Amino acid sequence: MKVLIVEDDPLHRSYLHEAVRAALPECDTVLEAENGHVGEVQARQSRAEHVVMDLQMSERNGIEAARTIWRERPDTKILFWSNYSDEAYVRGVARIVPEGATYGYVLKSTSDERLKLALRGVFIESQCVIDREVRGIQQKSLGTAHGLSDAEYEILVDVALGLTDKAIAQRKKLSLRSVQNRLQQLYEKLDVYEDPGNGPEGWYNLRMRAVAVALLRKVLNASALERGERELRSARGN
Amino acid sequence: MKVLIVEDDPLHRSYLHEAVRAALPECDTVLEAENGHVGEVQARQSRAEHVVMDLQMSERNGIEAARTIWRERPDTKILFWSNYSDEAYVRGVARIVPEGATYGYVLKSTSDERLKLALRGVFIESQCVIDREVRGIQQKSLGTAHGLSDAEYEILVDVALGLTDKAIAQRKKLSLRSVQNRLQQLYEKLDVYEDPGNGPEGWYNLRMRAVAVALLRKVLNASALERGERELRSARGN
DNA sequence: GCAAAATTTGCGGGTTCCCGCAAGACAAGA
DNA sequence: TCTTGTCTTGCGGGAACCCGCAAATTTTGC
Repeated sequence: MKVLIVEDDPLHRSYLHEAVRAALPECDTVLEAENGHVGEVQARQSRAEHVVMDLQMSERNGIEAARTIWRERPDTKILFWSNYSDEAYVRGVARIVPEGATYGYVLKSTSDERLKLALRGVFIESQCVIDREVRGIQQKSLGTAHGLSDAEYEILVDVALGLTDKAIAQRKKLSLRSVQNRLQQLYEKLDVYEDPGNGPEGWYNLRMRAVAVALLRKVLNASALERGERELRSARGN
Repeated sequence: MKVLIVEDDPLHRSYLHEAVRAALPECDTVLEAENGHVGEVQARQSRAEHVVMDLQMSERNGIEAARTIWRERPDTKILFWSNYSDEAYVRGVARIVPEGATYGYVLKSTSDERLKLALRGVFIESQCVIDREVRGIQQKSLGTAHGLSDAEYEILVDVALGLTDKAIAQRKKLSLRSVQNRLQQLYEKLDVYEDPGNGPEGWYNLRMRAVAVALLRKVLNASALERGERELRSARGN
């Protein structure tokens, strides 16, 4: 049994190495990669079926890497190991998990014990192991309360990339008005209309404010933006 | 001699502890704090004059913590130790360094050797030690080429928070037109006018696009936004 | 299969944004 | 003092945004 570790921080990498050794005696080789690119190559060459993946690496982040790995071998078992549980990451992971794949998502702040349980759970027992806190975010992002639907989220990303309503309409094959409707839903869900009276009358540019709020709430983050930008550029052959 | 370590990752914290012990034999006590809040309190209580500070912690990030520490004791020597050299961080640090204070900024990716040199340089020799790469960002952000002036940067933050032109004008005590002028400068410096022909004619909402580009280039980041938001809310007594 | 609910679309208008043009304001230098 | 350059401000207009209203369409639930 082979395990591939993709993680850019050397300290964390060796810590993980140790944890894998301890938790999985049946594992005979442990490979390491220091960023997403190398990770993809390693996974391809070694045919490793078990991967521990950091999100948020420079070069190429974990979500991108996981996607290409899963595209090539959808039965690969991946345990995501991240510092943060930003909604943007959780959503990003959820959106690339292939049908029926087994994966896990644990935070770096969890105990040794839990990490080892997760390793065994995902790699040996083929369970999906999701950290409590991450699970919380997942739920919340589904709860209609202030959770965004996929449609709304997509619009949000397009707006955040700086596209005009017209451009979005074209991209999404919708009418201008529909895009604006979606935007209005967004504005409501993101509470953009707050106006704490005082000062400059709380005048907000709704479009910008929505994105700002999303960023502050971690519904969006830099890596989601980068993904969007890349898709945008490739979508128009560039 | 006392050294205070403020860092939320346990692995990095113990690594730092080790490094301090090794590099500074004259140091008799090493204190640790796991986030900015605790760091501030510790600094106040222990009267430590030497601090190693992570940026990007949950709870309260390093820049905030450093600012309050320096506000209370401007002669404190602080070595920033960060994963990233985002322009937003570099700018954030630069903007809070008191007149004549000694500080350092090294990346987590630098070698043990360099870290130890930096520790000695800042704490013992009272030199300012700035990592090569960080220095590069500093320079670039000054170079008039595509570096933003402070005025432009401020406007950028305001826009990114979602304020309207009018609100910004009021806040900055400028006329509407002046704000818009500054915005136009921003648009040029950030290359917002690119339009790779194909697709939906590359239609951008300039205001949003400028922010998107700034985020992608790390001129802005989430923590800069949070700072802005906090200032905004406090500015109008809220 | 049909009615209720949710989405999509068009229209119209009020507001904000983006920006060219040109007239003051202010500082530096000949 | 006069010139030159940079910065600010006002005016005006075209484009984009925000959104209420209502008809057309699709989806959902029974």
